[in-house]
Amino acid sequence: MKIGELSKRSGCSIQTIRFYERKGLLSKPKRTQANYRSYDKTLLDELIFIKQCRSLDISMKEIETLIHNKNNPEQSCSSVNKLIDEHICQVNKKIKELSSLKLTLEQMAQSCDANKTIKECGILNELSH
Amino acid sequence: MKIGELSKRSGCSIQTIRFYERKGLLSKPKRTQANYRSYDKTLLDELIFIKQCRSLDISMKEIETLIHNKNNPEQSCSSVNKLIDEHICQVNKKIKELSSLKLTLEQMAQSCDANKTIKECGILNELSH
DNA sequence: ATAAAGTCTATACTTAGAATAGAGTCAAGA
DNA sequence: TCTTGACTCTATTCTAAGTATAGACTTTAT
Repeated sequence: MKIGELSKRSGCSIQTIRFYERKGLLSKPKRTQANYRSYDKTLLDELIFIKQCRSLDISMKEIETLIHNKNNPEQSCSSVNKLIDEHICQVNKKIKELSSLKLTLEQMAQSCDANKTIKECGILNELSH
Repeated sequence: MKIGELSKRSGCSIQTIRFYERKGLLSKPKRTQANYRSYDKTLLDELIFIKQCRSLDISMKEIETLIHNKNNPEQSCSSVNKLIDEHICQVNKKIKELSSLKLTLEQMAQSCDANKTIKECGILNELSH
């Protein structure tokens, strides 16, 4: 199949597919004699794996590690477990940061209402120190 | 004061200060005859305002709007209130996304333990479809 | 006088793509 | 057979918010 069909089947945009290839995440496909990329099921699966990882916000560098792991099926998967655990930690940390941010913003929002002038604005006032 | 002192007083790195100036967020300071930047209290306050906004994850584009507002002190501050409300919405949305992500990741982590081989790895298995 | 520390500009790098220009290719209809 | 539209190709530029570097210049301290 050509890149347009791969795009539809995977849900990745054509540019994104070429981008993953350029970055070395997705294997290079065969080419037709017109130099068009020609994909098979194996490459579709590779792409779906990448997409699934990205949807979990796993970085391209981490995906590279996971792919490397997949290519060594007899080794222990402890590093995969570790990677996911660390990723969960990062997500937790981000959630905490955002929750604290949210509180501050909500307090700030309460310090003003839309009927004041800029000069009297409680929000701008709080932002200035 | 020179840029190094401004950096220490504001907590922004020297590069970041120059970056904000280049982007038009921070006003251009006077220069000494050796072409060194020379800052006063007003510019320190400007920078602190920017830093405060950034710490709340307000984008540079939004900060530009806020600065524009500050320069028109007689106008209504309803647009400031609106900007903050929308920002809170974005933060809320992000928190929800991350919470859902967290759940998925934790379920995935439970589907495996570190004593398996890559071939049997529950995590990699789930990531493949 | 010299050395260290500070400052200057300009440029490249980061993430994960999205968007574009300009050229080449392919299939269907007139 | 010609043309038109859809598809693909590479290469380049852009995004956000900085960070890092090179090479030159200035100031400060000894």
